[in-house]
Amino acid sequence: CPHCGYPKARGDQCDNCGRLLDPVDLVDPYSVISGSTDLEVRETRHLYLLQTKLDAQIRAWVDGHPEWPSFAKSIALKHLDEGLIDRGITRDLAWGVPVTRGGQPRTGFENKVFYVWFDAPIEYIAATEEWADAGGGDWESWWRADKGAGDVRYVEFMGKDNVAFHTTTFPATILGSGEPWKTVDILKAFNWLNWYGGRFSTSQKRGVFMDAALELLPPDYWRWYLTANSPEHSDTAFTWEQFQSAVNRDLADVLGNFVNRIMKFAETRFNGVVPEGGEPGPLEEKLYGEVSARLADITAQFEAIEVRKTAQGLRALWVLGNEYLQEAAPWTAIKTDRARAAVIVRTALNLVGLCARVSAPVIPFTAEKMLDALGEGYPPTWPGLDTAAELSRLPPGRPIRTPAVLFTKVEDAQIADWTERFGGIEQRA
RNA sequence: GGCUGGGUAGCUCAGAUGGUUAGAGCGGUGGAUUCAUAACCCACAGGUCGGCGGUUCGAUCCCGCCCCCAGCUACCA
Repeated sequence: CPHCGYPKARGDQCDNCGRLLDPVDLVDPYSVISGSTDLEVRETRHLYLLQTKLDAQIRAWVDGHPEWPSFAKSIALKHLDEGLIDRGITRDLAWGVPVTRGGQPRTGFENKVFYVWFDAPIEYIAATEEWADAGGGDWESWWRADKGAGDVRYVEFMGKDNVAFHTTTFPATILGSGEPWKTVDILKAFNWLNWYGGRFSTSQKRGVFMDAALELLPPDYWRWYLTANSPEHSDTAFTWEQFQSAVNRDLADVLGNFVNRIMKFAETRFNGVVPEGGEPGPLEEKLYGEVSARLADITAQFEAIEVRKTAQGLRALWVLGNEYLQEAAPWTAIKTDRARAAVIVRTALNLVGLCARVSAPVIPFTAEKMLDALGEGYPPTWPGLDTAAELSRLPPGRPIRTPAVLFTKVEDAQIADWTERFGGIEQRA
């Protein structure tokens, strides 16, 4: 490094002092591959995306989206404020999308490929076309403002490191085309989920990755944990202990137990059918009010894409189920007033269905099991505003059956095993 | 160095255009209950809201400076 003398400085940046470098600035350059110091500087041609010419246009486009979550917007403005620079969109790599023109290799670029962040977003459009071709749909109605895309709501989700590519690079590509492409409406950016305070790393085998995770536990366990602990406003550390807590407390104890306790009760005391008879009383009226409030909150959080708050809202709804049973105590009522117990069980069973319907976006596989147990189809519809009606949907007399335990608890021994296998505290960075 | 985000209960995080007792979940403690995956339900404990200074009748929230953490800094994708 010409600045700090670090012997392993790379051609683009020094990992020691952090300064940006030009390869020709290196003091004693050598090949990382062969170690050779017999180097020559060659000229080469690259294609560039002339973002500088689109600066004002991109800024106007960003300013035209006041509804973007602030995190994504601040990153976009940061790049604009610092001033966009033209970005090279070709690479000298063996792997990638070849540079072509009119379907033929482009002269002078035969050995080059496109930079991934130039071609990958374009594939969003191409993928839609493939999807439409497969199903007989019309891809242009999703992407072309002049061909019906005016009513499309386009949402992007990504980690913070990719925001720049979606707020400047890709917009420069499609705005620069001068064609009426649909651009993103809501850009939801996330911070990073870290592994015990350090970064996940495939090369260093730090962390659990998708393939391994799904061998350990079903998708819903992970979906719930990642939703409830989403790194929405700052980086968040994954720990096995927290994962265990999210699964055992939230899923098994609160939701799973609620479903299990009422369905088993219905099975043993009401012959496995939705009970008939009785009229809702004050406790049910109170429940309707509480459920309505929760549903309003959950709906609002989903629409605002507030991921953590959505999970909190769902959990609060599940808790209502347990609270209601605790207070209504059908196991006591049935000793003296079977009609009263019937109302409670019927209401609680409907609440199971309601929980499934609104939880489906987060835990779809479990939601399907819950609805199936109630004889309801999947996918479900979103509940309406008449909560009393929503909690009286199931026809009395319909057979139901208790599903197998919805969530198995994660045991301490498993946590110990997984910590060993995937690294944990002892590998803290 | 510059820029962006963050620093709030033991842990993971909310929150307030500045205004009586700052919240949730987990963990902890106590109670109630027995339909249920020894689960659920109730209650309690607990924090000079990173530090110093300023503005204000009043600041954890606004302003300034400083400290700490993370990321980005354009050829890692």
